[in-house]
Amino acid sequence: MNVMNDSPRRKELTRQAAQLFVQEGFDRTTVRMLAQEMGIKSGSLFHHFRDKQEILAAVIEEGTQNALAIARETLQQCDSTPEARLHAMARAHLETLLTDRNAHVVALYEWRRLDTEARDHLSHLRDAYEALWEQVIDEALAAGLIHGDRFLVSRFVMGALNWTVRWYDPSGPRSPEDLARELVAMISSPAA
Amino acid sequence: MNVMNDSPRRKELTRQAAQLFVQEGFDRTTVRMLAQEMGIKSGSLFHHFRDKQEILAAVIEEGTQNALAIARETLQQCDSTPEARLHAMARAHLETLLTDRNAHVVALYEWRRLDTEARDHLSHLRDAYEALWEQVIDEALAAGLIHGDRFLVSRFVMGALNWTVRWYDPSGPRSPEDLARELVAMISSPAA
DNA sequence: GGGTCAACCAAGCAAGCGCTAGTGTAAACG
DNA sequence: CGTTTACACTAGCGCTTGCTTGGTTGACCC
Repeated sequence: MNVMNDSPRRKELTRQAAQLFVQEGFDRTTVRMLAQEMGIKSGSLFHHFRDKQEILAAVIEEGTQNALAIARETLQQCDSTPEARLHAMARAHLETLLTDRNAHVVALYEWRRLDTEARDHLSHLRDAYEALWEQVIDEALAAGLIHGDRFLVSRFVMGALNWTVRWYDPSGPRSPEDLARELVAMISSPAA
Repeated sequence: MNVMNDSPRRKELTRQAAQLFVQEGFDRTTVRMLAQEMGIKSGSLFHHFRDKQEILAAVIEEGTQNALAIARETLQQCDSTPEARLHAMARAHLETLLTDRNAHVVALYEWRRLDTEARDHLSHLRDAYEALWEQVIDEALAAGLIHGDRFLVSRFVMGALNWTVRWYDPSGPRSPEDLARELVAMISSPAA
């Protein structure tokens, strides 16, 4: 009955839930599993969250808020050339995907499990994030760094980046920096 | 007790299951829902499939087999220039994603729900498909049509293409042909 | 030192789950 | 003709699910 605050306790529980959601998927994760992971009994869980869906929403919100904040900060700090901004966004995206991996994997895989209300709220957050991308891509298009349809290009880039959660191994030889550089090089037109 | 044949009946049931798996997700789709969609009772379902997991495996296998067959056929029929082959593969991929959408969405989203046995079997199929892609990309790299790390480039391209299931609207103004052309243009180096 | 409050627990309910057992039936087969 | 085979049915078992209820604990407050 305590719902909707954001106490530190709740944040910690959300983090642990994300871990389980990634391992098992949302539907296969039972409230009993969640409770055990959190070190409490299943009934106590509903003191912090109204229902199971709200836990999912909390996980996704946390991840998206972080990504948005980091992207904004990154854009303010980097050089103002279109290439530098494009590269910085890609690197920030990949680094968030890495440090906050659980939350983002959940957001990508379990989005459809959200109820209408939560989805409405969270899609605004996601739209704000994608707007940043489209802005950077517009700049790159205007500068002739890349060519093509802005809608398609941004979708292709987002796809390439988000797909990394399926194959990227953080302990491997390639850093997020490497990936970002390679991606920007791939879509840039050297003729420009 | 009839399991593992591939009667036309079973194929039709598989197609209907794919539809439901996309709408609801594998875990939320109950055998009773599947049976109702198929016009039979839940018990009868286990005459055609050993268990619920086998339905999932059948759906994914169907989609992957089709994609592989179409890709092979496409490669045999198209021009032999690296650019034509790259474009043809992209278009074939997108068209399969469109005509066989349900099965592919299931394959992308519900892969992790497969048990070990089925995953082993199906990952061989998927590897064969991806090998075709890597071959085409190798040719494009060798011809100087594109540049970069072959591993990263193929992952980025697969990501951009697979991500289309999230946003592509077949009833919209853009055809798979359009998308394929735009993608190839985006990653090609005009300087070459 | 009585009151408040967040945090937790024990117990369990109602509903739904995957799957099985046993049976019926109509077409196909030898 | 009798037998087999494919496909469907009814009925329900054993278990798990998300969530509720009513109560306990200990830290903090005026």
